Amino acid sequence: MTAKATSESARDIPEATVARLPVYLRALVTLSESGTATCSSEELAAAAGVNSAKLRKDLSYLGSYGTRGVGYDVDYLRYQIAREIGQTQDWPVVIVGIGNLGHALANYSGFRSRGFRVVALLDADPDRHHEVVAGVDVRPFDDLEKIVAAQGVAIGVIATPANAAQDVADRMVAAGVRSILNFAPVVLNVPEGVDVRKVDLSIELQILAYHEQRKANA
Amino acid sequence: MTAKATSESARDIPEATVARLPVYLRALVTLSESGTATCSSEELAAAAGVNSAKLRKDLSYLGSYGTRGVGYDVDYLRYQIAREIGQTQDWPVVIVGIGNLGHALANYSGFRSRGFRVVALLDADPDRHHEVVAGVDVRPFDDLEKIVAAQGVAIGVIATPANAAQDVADRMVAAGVRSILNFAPVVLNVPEGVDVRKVDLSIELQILAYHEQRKANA
DNA sequence: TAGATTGTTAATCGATTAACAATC
DNA sequence: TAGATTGTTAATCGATTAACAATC
Repeated sequence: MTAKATSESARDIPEATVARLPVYLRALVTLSESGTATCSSEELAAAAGVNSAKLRKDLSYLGSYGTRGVGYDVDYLRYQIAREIGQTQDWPVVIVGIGNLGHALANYSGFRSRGFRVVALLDADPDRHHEVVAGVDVRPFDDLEKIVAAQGVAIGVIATPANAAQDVADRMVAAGVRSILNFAPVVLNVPEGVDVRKVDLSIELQILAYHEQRKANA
Repeated sequence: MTAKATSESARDIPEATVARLPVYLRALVTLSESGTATCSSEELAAAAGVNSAKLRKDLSYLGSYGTRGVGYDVDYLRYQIAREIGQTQDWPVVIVGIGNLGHALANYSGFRSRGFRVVALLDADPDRHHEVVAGVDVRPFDDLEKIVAAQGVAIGVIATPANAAQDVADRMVAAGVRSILNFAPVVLNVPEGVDVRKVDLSIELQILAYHEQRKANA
């Protein structure tokens, strides 16, 4: 039997939409905290920085959670999106590479509040071991496999220098990590089925500089 | 006279291409440092993590910098891309918000090597003033206008908490900053002509978690 | 019922890709 | 000349947007 064409859970949500769902969720949390019970697609779109047609189209992939003539119930929609993107679950995460950036990530409060739990900080440098960052011990990189297995870690964060990143990724994948957030400025090679997302701070600045240069030359 | 339809410098490069040029440039730098003089589109594409058709299409927006039957001269192409995205220039940058993330950004070596020069670190908290981070004094946020004017700052980085970010952006724009890299988890409102790019660490993790959840349910 | 707003359709736009003529 | 590889075309794919029928 080959792969089923469409399984029950396989409502396919476009990548562009997936990337916006966390933005909508954050806007809904803000609205909820400010006491707003109901909002229109126009209002939510404004809070999320998109146009309302795009918002409604995106939400339509999840289902019909609004009421025509009325709008969306803020808390209900918030829950539906949170469930869809897995934010109702607990996600154990390891961070490898505890330099400046690793420190900042370990201390970042936005992770915990979204269901991400930093279960370990690893670094290859023995001088950093047993340092405590954000209440978590820094441990040897060689503990990786043990920790991934013991804690059921599915997501790894790489904040090492570029030259270490591929090795770290290989070890993570071998240990069973299937999703990697990579801050090192290299292209990682991983087997099919492993997801990598990359954040490159200087690339973002370079894109701004390109447009800036064009403005100056206009 | 209304705006000229096509000015000499207005060869329009698609956004998706602009976002990849820094990736190609980084791959070329690596090739150059490893002593490679020439490369094919196939080789460069592999190093950059894209397919070769996309690479050639992207490069075609810049001009014809390759040789049929031969490939690309690594250093020549490197220079052409660097020039196109403004990396041959010096870009003075201010960072506002010197918490954990601000520290990491101030210390990030990838900025300097790409022409970005951190000319000031600003924070509203007086306790942080005169602290020295990465060789630069932390100064009061109120010095912003003075510094932007004196140093010709065109790019600002916001690494403050969410609730301060819009105010910081408003002040930056008023002071003449036209490009903003925003790490605060809010949607910034800025006037037309001002560019904002956003990096949201927890959103990237949430996108991974969404796919992870799907793998688990497959 | 009249007004408001969703969810969906269809048109448009932009990005990707394969294929190949041009040309070194 | 024969082989290699670019630069470009055209087809395909996916994302955005405007418009509006459905419906509260």
